[in-house]
Amino acid sequence: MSRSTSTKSRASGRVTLSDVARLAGVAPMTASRAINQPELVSSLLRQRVEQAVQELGYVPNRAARALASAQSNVIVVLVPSLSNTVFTAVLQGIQDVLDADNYQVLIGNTRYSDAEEEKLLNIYMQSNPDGILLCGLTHSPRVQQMLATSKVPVVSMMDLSDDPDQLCVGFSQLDAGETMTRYLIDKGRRRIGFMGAQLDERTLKRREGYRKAMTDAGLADPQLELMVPDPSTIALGAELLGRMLAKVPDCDAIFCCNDDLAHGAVYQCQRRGIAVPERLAICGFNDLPASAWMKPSLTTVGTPRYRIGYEAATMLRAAIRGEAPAQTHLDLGFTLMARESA
Amino acid sequence: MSRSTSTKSRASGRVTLSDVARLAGVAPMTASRAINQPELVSSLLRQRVEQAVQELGYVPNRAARALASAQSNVIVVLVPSLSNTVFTAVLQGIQDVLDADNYQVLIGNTRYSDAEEEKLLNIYMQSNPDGILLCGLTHSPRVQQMLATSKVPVVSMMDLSDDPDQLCVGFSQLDAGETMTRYLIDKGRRRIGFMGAQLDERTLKRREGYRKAMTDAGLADPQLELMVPDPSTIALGAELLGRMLAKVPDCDAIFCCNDDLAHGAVYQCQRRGIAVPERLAICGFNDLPASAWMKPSLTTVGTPRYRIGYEAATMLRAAIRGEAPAQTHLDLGFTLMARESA
DNA sequence: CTGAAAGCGCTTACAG
DNA sequence: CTGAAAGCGCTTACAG
Repeated sequence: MSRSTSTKSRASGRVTLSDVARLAGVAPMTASRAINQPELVSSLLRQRVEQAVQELGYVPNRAARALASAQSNVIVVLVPSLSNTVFTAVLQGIQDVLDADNYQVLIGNTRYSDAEEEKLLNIYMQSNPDGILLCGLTHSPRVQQMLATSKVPVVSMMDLSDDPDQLCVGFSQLDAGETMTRYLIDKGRRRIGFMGAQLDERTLKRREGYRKAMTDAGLADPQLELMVPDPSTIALGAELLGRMLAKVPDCDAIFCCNDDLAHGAVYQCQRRGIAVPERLAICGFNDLPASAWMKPSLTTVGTPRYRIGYEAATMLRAAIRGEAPAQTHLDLGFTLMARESA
Repeated sequence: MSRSTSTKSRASGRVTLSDVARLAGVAPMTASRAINQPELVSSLLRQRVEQAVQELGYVPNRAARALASAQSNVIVVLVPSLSNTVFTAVLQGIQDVLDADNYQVLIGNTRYSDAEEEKLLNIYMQSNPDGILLCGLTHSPRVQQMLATSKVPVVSMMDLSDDPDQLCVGFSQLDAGETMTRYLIDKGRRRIGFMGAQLDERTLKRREGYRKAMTDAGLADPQLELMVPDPSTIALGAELLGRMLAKVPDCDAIFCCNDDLAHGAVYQCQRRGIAVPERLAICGFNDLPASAWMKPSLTTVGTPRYRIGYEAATMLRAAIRGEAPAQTHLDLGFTLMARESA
């Protein structure tokens, strides 16, 4: 009930481990053990400490623990967007692994900006993280340097690295782009456009795959590419559909770099009376929930985003514990979802 | 270049403020001031410290700072979901205010569970947060007690409280539900169903508004309500559409508690050849991006979710600074978006 | 199994 | 404007 106030001036007023120890009649060290490594304490003292904790409503001070143990139990996660459900699914997978483990997950939103990523990482480094989860393979030189000098374990998510030493979990964005394009070619499409926004690393990789397939089939034509740096939205997809058709009137299929763009393109076709897929095939990337339900349903690439987060967190945790990774590269693959729109 | 290693055993190996001070030829205290309150230090020493910071790549240790200053600069945010873009927009607003201010935002996902909220809050309290942002007005008794005893400032988001002392930013979920229902009634609809999922606080408030409008118009009928506890998804909306029509064949309008459900209902109507809005009017809640673009476009309620986050963070920051709030209740309102589907 | 001592890296509260 | 001392609340590293 009554909180013992030390006579010194700087006490925070909160209940401390010493308060608990005093009430339990043990040394602070024993109280600490009873809480964190109960198996090392006799059951009698353990019970007395537990009761004191209850009675005082003791809440451990994480900052003090971090300082004394040189272990923050903080994991930093940097994602390019929170409005894109792809990344919230990744976060979900991460939290499902880490929340149970007394890790504190710090989520940073880089907004697809290298400069912002640098700024956030700089701030988050102050928390002395035990591990870091990043999206993508390429980062600014200063970010790379910060990561290297800190020696904190890092796992990259979404794509697979060429560097065998870099821990990563994802799938080949390039292969996926190529696979989707070949599918369209196999369906008899010849004038296949590529519509890309944001121009992030993954969009460019998918385009690389698109180019490879088109070149291999002898169908490549720079005119067929429409790339803009704006964020991907349904509204943008609708707009780009119009621009693509104006630019390439004989276009008979469009590979959108993601489902948001594709949804907008399909809706725009509906408004303009353009038959999908008869006159124009449209496909996307990621398989968002609406894609299976809209009319026509959307042909797209299913991506294991939840599992990417889950497995990346698992791999990071192992690295933090110093376990040798079973594999540094975890390829979770992708799935072509052939539906009505293409 | 060379890192001065103390002879004692527990040093972390990282560069500390003392290292900086030594290189700059000043006391640690002066180095601290030069970094945190540069205006209190002579420009000569300030420059020497700044250079030492650069040279050594000094990163302040947040845990040490928090411990010494009894100020964590941590803000805890608890949201019920990360897959619902409503809450990611709220988070966006929060981060736009707080990121600039050297606050560290801890994001917890309660998954619409009171028990989970309690667990998360309990863990996050270990970080001694300066302030807390919560969704909704009702919380478990233990959560209420933790908040009360901690005396940490709290701002509630999404709805408006009856308690004049409770800081909150949002709009009246009840009024919004009532307004949408009246709109349907005014359009001549009589057998208006209400379709609800998740059964969270806000869904129930919207239903209350629905009931009020239906009762006032003499149209109330318990058969018209279809409520399930499952998470809201497009797939669930499609399923519930079928169940509603089976249960109430003469149903001529459906008010879905959110846009996800409404999208699923509309898509299902398209698949079944049910004319929207002629045979059946459908409306939703939140005005997600797809709602304006789908065909038919969706009549729904626009909600100021980004601004809720932004203003709540602003209010919380003021409370942390001890400023008297201009107002404890900030009503941001809502907008009826009348479109094609109803 | 238990505990006294020292230290983690920073800031507060004083002095000068 | 500058700094020596003490302390924040915990854990490490030893002893017993």
